[in-house]
Amino acid sequence: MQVSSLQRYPPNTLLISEGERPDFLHVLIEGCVELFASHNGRHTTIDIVKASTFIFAAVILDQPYLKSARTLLESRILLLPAKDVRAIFYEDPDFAFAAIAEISKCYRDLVKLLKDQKLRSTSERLANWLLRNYSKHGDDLVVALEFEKKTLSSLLGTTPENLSRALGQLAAAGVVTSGRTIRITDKEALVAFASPSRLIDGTIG
Amino acid sequence: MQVSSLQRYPPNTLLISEGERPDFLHVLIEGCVELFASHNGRHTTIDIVKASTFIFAAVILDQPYLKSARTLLESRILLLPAKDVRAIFYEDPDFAFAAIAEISKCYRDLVKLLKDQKLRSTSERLANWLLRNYSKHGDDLVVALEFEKKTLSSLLGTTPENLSRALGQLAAAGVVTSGRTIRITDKEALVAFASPSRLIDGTIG
DNA sequence: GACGTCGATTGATATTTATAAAACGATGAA
DNA sequence: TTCATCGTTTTATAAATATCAATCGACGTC
Repeated sequence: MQVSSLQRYPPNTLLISEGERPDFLHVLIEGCVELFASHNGRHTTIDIVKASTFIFAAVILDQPYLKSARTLLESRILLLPAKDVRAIFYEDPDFAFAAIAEISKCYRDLVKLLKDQKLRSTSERLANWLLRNYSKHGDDLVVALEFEKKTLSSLLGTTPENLSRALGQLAAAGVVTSGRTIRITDKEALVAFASPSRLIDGTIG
Repeated sequence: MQVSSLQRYPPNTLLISEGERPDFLHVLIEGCVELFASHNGRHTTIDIVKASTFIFAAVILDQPYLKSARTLLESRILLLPAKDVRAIFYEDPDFAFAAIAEISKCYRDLVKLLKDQKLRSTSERLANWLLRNYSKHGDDLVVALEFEKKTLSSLLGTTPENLSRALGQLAAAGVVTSGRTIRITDKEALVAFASPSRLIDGTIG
């Protein structure tokens, strides 16, 4: 693809607005992007992605975006002209198969988000999110937030105030919060509280 | 596809259980199917479909179903062996393109469901659902429920009790309920209350 | 026609979640 | 350093939603 371009964006850059027609397929090479939507003065974060395509379906169908997108961190993004993506999709079976695998994965991730939202309380969503996002620092299990708590609260489908309170609740399960660093001191207890499920929290595969 | 088969199922037949491996792609020819999920004793309806494939993504990726499925009405369903679907997908570019269009559409419908869930209150979801599902009977706009209100309440992400109360609220906007027949007597008022959006309620296209 | 069943509704109450306002705390500028 | 800003937390209160129990009403059976 000759006319594709690799762009670098600072944090908090609006990349896409819902309702627009897709001109490019965005491939996030490095960084972090929030997908969100607004309606009637309300706002919600749909997903936060770190390395993947986003809003592939709108490009394939040549339909208006249903979500907006903004960078949360400085990000490098490959822009592929939507027209070319659709053309190559027709010509190259390998690309077609890769595309459908990617969209199918996105679909399944979205089913999981909807199940998470409809089947769990706020603090359960938070507990499971922590279990999906911690990393090991020596013996410690730590979640180092790369974005504002406000954004996390919107992703979890609640408010910053309630996120604070939920973190307070989880202290009873050994979750210690200080600023953007959240420490899981008793994974067993947190798992017992969260009861994660492969069919909601599992990564594909 | 020689080994495909067209089956007829009575209402309330479990077709698929979440967690199972997909053996077949299901194509709903006629009838009505509920897609739902359970977790920790809770239950939620993800979607209700009338004529389409369902759970295509699991078949393509050969991954466990994330949703269960049951018939709500007597239904005719075409069963295509999952293996064959994947094989044909590789061989036939037209099929591949149809498949990706189908999954992309499903993806977008799911984004709309998630936005509906996160950006609206229960009575707003109900109002918009009515506006998406009524049909004209002479001068009247009528929603004739084909399934239990319990199922609708689960689809809307609430309880039967709260669905009752929400229908009560909407009486102020001219919504008249009697049994499974819901009449919209003042569409303007209902639209004003619901504020539907193309980016949440729109059918594709 | 009387009875039993089951879904739907209603009323009372509890829980969860949101909102509004104030206080806190880190950060950056003057 | 001092001040202002902004995200976060806390407190208080309100609204939305869920739960529990009881009742209603349609339907089918005996």
